[in-house]
Amino acid sequence: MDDQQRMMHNQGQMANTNVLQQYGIPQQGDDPSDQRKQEIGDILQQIMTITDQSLDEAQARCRKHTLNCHRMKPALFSVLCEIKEKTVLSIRNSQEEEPPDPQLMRLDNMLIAEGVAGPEKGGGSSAAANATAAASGGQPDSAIEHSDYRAKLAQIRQIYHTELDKYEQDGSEIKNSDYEAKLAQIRQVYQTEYGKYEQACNEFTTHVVNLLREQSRTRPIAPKEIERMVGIIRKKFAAIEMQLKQSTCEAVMILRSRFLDARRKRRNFSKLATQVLNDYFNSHLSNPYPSEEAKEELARKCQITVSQVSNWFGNKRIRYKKNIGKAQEEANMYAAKTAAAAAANVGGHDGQGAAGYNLGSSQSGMGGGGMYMNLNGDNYQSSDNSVNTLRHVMPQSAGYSNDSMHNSYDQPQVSQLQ
DNA sequence: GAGAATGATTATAC
DNA sequence: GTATAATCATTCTC
Repeated sequence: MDDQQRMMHNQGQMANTNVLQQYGIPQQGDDPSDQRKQEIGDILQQIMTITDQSLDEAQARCRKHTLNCHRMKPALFSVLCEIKEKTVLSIRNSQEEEPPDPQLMRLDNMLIAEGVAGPEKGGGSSAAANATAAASGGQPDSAIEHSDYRAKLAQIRQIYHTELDKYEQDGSEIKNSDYEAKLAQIRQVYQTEYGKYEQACNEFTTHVVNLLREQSRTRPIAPKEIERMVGIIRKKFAAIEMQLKQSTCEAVMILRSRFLDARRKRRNFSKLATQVLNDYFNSHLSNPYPSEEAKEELARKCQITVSQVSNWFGNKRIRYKKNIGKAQEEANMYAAKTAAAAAANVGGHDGQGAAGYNLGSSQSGMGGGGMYMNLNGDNYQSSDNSVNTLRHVMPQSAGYSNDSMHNSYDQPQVSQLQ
């Protein structure tokens, strides 16, 4: 006990002494006779007896009234409260100042980061403060009824497991919009439950405080003790808050992991979708960069997302270009080989070295109508100038000089893909 | 089961 | 923000 507390304690004792004198209650030193000590002991014993007695409502009311009106009551309660403070409460006081729970802080941070909880909705330390301030727990020695909350938390888990299983069974992907929707659902459930939690805390705290105030008329309860009780309730409810937040975090984590897994999972587009995309690509070979509107239209036709259309065109362009390069490389190798053979057999051939390596030029026998092998191995009927350009490029590149190849690529239609 | 095809992701450049 | 190039992971084909 420090000096200040000691001083207050002494002052309290002096005040009590005055009060006892005022009410004519015998005190130690006043009259040290054993008989008076015995009287005080008797009074205390009576109070204890009243506490132990089971009374019906009428009796209780009557006795409470009697006790409340007793002239010695305020002084006696004051002394008893002081004794309680000195014994029980002082021991517990040292345990009350605790730092914020780091685990709760971590959960708060995650919920804020995921957009489930905001600062206004119980995020961070303010959330803990709100929760604890609003705490309204059960009676100290009776277990707080967690079952409702546990049932709710189990419900949250159940909802998300069910939904996610549904996705798995359908074999469908969790798309961005689905992810957002699910996250919003988590947010809504969390906020609803948190609101209920806060309300329950407030109601229960108010109830307990009122109860203790009422009881303080019939038994010595100091304001400090009521505060301490609120603190105990606060701790009990903090456990519920922790469970709620943990479950929400768990749901978010599961959703995230499933979402990322789903994104990783590749599923081939339908044949129709591939056909539509290929048609567009081949018919816009001179400029295979669909506008946003065109992408949306293609996405709608193919029943895929716009970003999938973008991916598809990105892949298509790069692979188309790569394939052209590969064909050119093979053609060059073949041309070199043929040229070498021609040199060995002077006068044996007409010098049309690459004629055998037919890439669909007009000389290949595919005719002016324009059949050429596209990158998927599909035969594509084209009327586009760019295709003619490509048809032109291939035999030339299969020709004999890099210059001729480059000249062909310099044509505007194809340069888009370089 | 191996290799090719294909959709998605990531790093980088503009 | 978009395109490219490289790469990963899955699906398809033989």
